[in-house]
Amino acid sequence: MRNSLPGVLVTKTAEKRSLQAWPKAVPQPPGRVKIVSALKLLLKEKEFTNITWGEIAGAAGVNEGLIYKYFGNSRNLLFQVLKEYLDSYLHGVRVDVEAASGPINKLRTLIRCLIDCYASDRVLAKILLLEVRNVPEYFESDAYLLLRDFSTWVRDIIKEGVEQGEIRDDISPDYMRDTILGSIEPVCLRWVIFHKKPDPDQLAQSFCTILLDGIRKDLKVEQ
Amino acid sequence: MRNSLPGVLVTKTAEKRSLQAWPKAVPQPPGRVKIVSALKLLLKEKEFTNITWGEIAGAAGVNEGLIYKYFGNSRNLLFQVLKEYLDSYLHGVRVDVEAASGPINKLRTLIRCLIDCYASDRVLAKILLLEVRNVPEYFESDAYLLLRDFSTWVRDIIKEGVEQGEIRDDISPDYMRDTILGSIEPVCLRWVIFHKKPDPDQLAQSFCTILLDGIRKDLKVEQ
Amino acid sequence: MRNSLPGVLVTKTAEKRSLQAWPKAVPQPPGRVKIVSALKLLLKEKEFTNITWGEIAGAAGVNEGLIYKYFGNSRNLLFQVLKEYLDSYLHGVRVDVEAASGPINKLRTLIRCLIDCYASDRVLAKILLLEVRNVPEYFESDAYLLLRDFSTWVRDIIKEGVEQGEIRDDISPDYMRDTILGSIEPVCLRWVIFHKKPDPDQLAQSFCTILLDGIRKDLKVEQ
Amino acid sequence: MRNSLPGVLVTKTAEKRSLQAWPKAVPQPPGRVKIVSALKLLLKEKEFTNITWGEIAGAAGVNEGLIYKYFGNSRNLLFQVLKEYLDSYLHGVRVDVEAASGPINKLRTLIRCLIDCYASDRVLAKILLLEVRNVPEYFESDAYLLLRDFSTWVRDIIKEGVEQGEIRDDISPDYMRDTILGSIEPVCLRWVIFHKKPDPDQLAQSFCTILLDGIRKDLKVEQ
DNA sequence: CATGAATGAGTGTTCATTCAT
DNA sequence: TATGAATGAACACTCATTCAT
Repeated sequence: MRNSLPGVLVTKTAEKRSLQAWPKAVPQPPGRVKIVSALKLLLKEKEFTNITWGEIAGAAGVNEGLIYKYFGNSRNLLFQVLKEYLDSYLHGVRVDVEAASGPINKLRTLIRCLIDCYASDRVLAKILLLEVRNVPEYFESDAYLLLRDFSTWVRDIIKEGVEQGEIRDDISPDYMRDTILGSIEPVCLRWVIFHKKPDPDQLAQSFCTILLDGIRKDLKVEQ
Repeated sequence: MRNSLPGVLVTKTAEKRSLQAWPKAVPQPPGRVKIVSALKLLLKEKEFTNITWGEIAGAAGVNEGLIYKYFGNSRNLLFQVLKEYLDSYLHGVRVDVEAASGPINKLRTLIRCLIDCYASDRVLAKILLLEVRNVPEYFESDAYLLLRDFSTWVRDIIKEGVEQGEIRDDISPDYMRDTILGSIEPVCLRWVIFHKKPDPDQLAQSFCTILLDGIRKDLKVEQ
Repeated sequence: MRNSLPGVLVTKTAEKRSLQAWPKAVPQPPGRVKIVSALKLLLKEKEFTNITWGEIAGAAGVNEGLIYKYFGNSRNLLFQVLKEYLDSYLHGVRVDVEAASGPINKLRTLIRCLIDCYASDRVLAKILLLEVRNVPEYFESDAYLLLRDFSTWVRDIIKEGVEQGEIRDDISPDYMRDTILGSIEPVCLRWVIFHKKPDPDQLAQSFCTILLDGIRKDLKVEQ
Repeated sequence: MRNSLPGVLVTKTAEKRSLQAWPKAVPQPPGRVKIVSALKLLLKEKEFTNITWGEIAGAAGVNEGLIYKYFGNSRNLLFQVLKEYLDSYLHGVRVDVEAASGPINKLRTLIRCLIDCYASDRVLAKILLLEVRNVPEYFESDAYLLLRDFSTWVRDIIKEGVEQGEIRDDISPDYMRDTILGSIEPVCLRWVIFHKKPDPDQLAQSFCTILLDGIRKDLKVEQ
């Protein structure tokens, strides 16, 4: 796995990652960059709900009004930060997954990558699993769109597996995708909430076994 | 599914309650009862975060100060409501599950019951999956304790299955429990968020197949 | 003419005025009364737009939040003040006008009373002619309703005059009413704006002559 | 009615302008022109009070700072727009009125023209009757001067009528002028506020009758 | 047991204004 | 001549909380 960014300098690395298709460098105004970085920092210590514009502005060394200027309201700011995180992580996941051979292995890699993502960045997990979900506007945000695309892409991997005969065809790929992606969330959520972090290796292993092979004992790989 | 409890007078332990209706147990002061009912009502229409003490008091036909008197802060009130919901639902689930024969069938029933619970009461799902999770105090509340007990009880069912040879023994029962319980949540969360509700029958069927038998095609029940 | 109130103690006098139909005394909470009085006072010195909640609260010796509690937003407060003014003035006008004999004399009295109202209370004039008109919500306020009723009542006087043969029947009573009521406004507005106050007697005289007899020289009262 | 002026390049005096188009007179900097036009546009949709510099700048495709550079504060900008409107309308009115024969006919034409002006341009009416009046600085603006001159000119027409024996001499021409000009305003104001527009012909007719002949029935033109 | 009245402290937001380039 | 960036100061509004009755 790559994508282990400092969490603050995301934009720079984003440039590096996308060697091709680098349209114009989008020269973000310094104030805006400072604001986003400041929020990322603060999120490591506090709940988003308890962070005030004053704190953000203070941490960024910037005027409060500037937040409004660039983001309009505090939620947009959060969505923007989330988007930057996703931009940087999801691309890495895609690359890694596609490097695997065959749908089942791809899913195995996917599970592993997702767990790593959540494990490597508590802030991302917190935003994604805790902060944005009860905000209706989130589901119209760019960040959410990114995730929808990602989710579709996962479903297509499963479809591929069904067509190639590796994955069962008696259940809708959508349901399988939902179960796989969904089962990881609550477990990672618990890390976030209780500030614990179990061994990702072992966890990934368990997930893969259960989801790919089921929990029943008397099942065996044919051959 | 049964679980038809008074809904308001549910402070005693599940055991005692289940014996019989017990009409006049703890004579909750009428104001307190009105407040709890009012919040339940309001939760059907609004997000908890956007509900003010004033609204609750208004809906309950009660003075604002009274909420403060009984619950100290608004979160305690929410936890109380949640506890009442859980009290009424979880007991029903336990009874249904224990009626099934054999661990695998118990899990099947469990999955089915949970989906039914979420599906039958949007408010419960909303509170549980959306509102309380980012509130640290929740994890010290009675409601959370109830869920911990429930969760332990599920793990014991799995353990039983392992001992009886029905369930695989190469994965920790805790992980299996987490995967099963966890995978249901995000899917139900989506109902709540997008105001949709897919067919519980089909969904339960899919979940059972995936979680019990895995998604790989070339797996077969031995024998 | 009566209705020359201190401008602050309106509610008390209102009680006195309406000897009959005094339903329940409506015991306004003291804080609310203080707020309204404070605004009335401030309006003598400043434009409403430039008055902040802080100033009002300060002048009333009351907390800012209380304004919100009672009036919801600052405009409602203004409308409420206006309503109290109108309540106290319009009733007096009606009584005086109805005491006159015959429609033409009633109109004469009306014109005279209106000019007196505007002249005797700069604050009323300011609110009515300057502050509320560009606020769309005003036209749904109670204060506006009061004026509509008044306006209808004036039209009925004119109608009466038409029926009795005192007033011409070749022009719609509505138009006549609008011209009469309307022509007074801009002149009084000028008093407000330029802090001048010409002789009400002479002004009333001119208005009556023009509006009742026209400006053409070669017109004569028949007989 | 004519008055079809460029609408943007109208800074010179009415006299000079009317001679011919005069294409390049004062070469207004393009940014300034764009700003003024943008505000005119915005005023068609929003209340001036609710228009921000940001919106104006946005609509003009210009930087916010530029407005500040040219107009210092937003009110000056409004006054400038108003002046341009008045420049273009008032001249037309003067020409039309002076073409009429005899003072009474001139007044008749005046009333008709004013109603037409208000009716044909909601924005002008809005600014004049709603937006500028509660702004003290307005009464020192060029726009206000223009109106003062116009008002004086109307009074002179009336004076002329008095001297020629067409208009009564027992009321001050100033009062008559005020009543005539003033009575039109509130009626037109109502169009603006309620987005209605009654028939100008009928309205003008009513106004003329009332103001010139009075509302009393038993008045007759002598002779 | 319940209420009416009042408070205090904070928050997001607004926007005119400035200035270096 | 025009712009991008940033600022400062205020302001309306919110609401949990308190307390005398």
